[in-house]
Amino acid sequence: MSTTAPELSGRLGHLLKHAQLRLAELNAQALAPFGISGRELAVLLVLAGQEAASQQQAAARLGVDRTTMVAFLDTLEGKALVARRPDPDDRRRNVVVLTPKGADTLREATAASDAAERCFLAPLAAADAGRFRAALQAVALYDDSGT
Amino acid sequence: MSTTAPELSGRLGHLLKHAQLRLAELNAQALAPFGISGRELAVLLVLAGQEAASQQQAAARLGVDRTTMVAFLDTLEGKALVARRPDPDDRRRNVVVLTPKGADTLREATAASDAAERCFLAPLAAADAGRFRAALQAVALYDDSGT
DNA sequence: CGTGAACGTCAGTAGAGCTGACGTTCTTCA
DNA sequence: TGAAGAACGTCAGCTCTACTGACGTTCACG
Repeated sequence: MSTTAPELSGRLGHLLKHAQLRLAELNAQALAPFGISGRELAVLLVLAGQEAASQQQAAARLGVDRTTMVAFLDTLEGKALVARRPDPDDRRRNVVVLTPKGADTLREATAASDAAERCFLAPLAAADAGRFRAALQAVALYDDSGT
Repeated sequence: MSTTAPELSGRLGHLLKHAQLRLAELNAQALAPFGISGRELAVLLVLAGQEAASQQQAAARLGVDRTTMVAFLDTLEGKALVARRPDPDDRRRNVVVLTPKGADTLREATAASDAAERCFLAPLAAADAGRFRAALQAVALYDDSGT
């Protein structure tokens, strides 16, 4: 034990950072054949979640800024995975939808990303992996408004 | 309810990202009174781990680049928390040590950061928190050389 | 209508970290 | 002894990610 200082390897911040790094790398490898990044997959996922989201709604669901969403959609539109259509009901808005190619890519890329997640969780037993996912969900989504 | 798409909130990457964001925020709040960031605390922790580390050794232990360590130490030296001394055995190296003030800050800041971690883990029962930490350690430190 | 807000867009900026080059110092081998 | 090569710390510059602020367009409310 203790190749690094014991104090450091016990810090949650350190562990979280390196866990994310490892998963990001696995994900990038898995997604490379589809020409998309993990963030772009997340955008596709959000757009597939329900019909006809505006850019701002999609940004809110993803938890990113609206200006960040512009760049994402520019890229995805360039790859013909999504399409922006003016909203007939409110012409300030763009309705963003998946193209057929986008839907195909989403399906296959999600499967690849699932495999990457399984690889990420490989050091854990199946039951532990489930508990880990649940715990992560609890701490990530917890709203501490009254700190 | 489901404010976000169910698909998205189940993605590990998304959960990991937001978990890290929340912990980083809690940590920043806890550390603010001491005038240091979470990363700077990590550097202090590494330096306290053993006597007389060179900058490069410290960088390797922290998992950052040597050039990044230069900037960290510049800042910490400016706060009089660490001191660089030329290594008498090898004058290419700087030996980096905590100052007394640095040691004090480390002790108090670590306690504050521990409190932030407890707050972060608040949505989990004590036993779950322990399992979560162990699982995180397993997946973060796992070496997948043969992907 | 006309004022104010919402939406999408763009330029500029900030933080974090890395790459590459440089001078200094040590090591090794002839 | 001396010369080539490596290690260390430093710095400038770059990349990546995401945000802030400002702008034009479009809607809503009086």
